[in-house]
Amino acid sequence: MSNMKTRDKIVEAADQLFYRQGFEHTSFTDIANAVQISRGNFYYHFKTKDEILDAVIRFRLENTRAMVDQWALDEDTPADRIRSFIHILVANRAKILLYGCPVGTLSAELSKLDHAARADANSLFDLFRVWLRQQFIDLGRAADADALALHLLARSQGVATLASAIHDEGFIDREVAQLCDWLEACAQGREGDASRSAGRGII
Amino acid sequence: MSNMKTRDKIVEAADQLFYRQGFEHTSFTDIANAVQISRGNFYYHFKTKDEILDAVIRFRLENTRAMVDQWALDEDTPADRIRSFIHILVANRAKILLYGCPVGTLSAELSKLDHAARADANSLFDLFRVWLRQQFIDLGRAADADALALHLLARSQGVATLASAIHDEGFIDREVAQLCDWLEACAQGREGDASRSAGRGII
DNA sequence: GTCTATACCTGGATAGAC
DNA sequence: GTCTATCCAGGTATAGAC
Repeated sequence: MSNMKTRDKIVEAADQLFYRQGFEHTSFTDIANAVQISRGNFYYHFKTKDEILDAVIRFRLENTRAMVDQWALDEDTPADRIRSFIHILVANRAKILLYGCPVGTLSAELSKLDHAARADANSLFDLFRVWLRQQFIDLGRAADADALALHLLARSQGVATLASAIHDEGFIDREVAQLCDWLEACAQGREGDASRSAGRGII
Repeated sequence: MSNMKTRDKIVEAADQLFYRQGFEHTSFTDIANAVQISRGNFYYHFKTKDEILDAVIRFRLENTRAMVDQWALDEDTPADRIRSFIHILVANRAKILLYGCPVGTLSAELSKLDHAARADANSLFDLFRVWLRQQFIDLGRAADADALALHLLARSQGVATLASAIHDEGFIDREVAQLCDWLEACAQGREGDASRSAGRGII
């Protein structure tokens, strides 16, 4: 960690600070303090703040890619792989209560800033979308795989946002249990068209 | 509109700008331009930027209160009232695609800023939560009314966040249709405990 | 109530020594 | 590669004339 390249340390610190404080609210001073370097030293590694943002997004994309690849190795069935996705909410419960979902909050912030990197940030959603879609296809739901992937993404976003607002970890656990039930039912009922199938039930 | 009190014009302009650009990213210059007054004139009406934020939050609370009261007058059944809530997503589709949910995005931003008004912003969620809970009680679901209210709030949040990220209005319509189906099933199956009932189905 | 002028600070960014 | 010193734009906030 300490013999890590300074550039990498900047990216990791910025990654955390952008998540906890937001991109705009994080200053060079904040990052410099976290990494223990001077403000001036920054510009040897990055020419602008936006370049740091780009590096952070790439960093997150690589980590996410590595995470889903690992799930593919660890889990035998598509249902188990989707369950791994759902359980991000549990594994990161504490941070989600404090700062929400890193993907959703960055996307929302860059959107309001009308920032050029908005599209890059959204590619994190796309990575999950494409990966989840493939899992639902493997589950035998080719017809509505994309709708199911988006539905699950939206449900997760909603849980993270609301949990952070009401600050209730029991809520996360209850919603995760419901999502697992939903997945179970998904795996069972292999037939049924997209719009209906994702909508029915849950009562 | 033009003979409106300057103070009110400031609050309305700030309300819109905070929604579209975010609170921190909106400067006095931005608001002054929108209202067509000088920057200095501001401080006659509000002593700090935080005071404007407080006024905006109160403004939103009043509007929201008025909206749900109107639903109570317009709709005869609790199911129809809940449907009115769900249809916010459709009625505000265009803005949601661009800027997400005003409640959720403000809550998330103030949380990252660690702002004092965070709790006040979250009281908007609370207003909906309490109101929805009552509707579910009237629907005959007293046992799990609060869980159902939170579930619906989370689902709406998720739809708004994701729709804005992927910028797909068809997605909103599909998810709204699913939510209406879910509500239908809710109204039918009056028995069943909270954790299970909200989780099952949807396949 | 509204304006202009201005103080003060912080943020991003640059120059140049080491 | 890292530092200090510095510039400049823009932000909030104040003072005081009208």
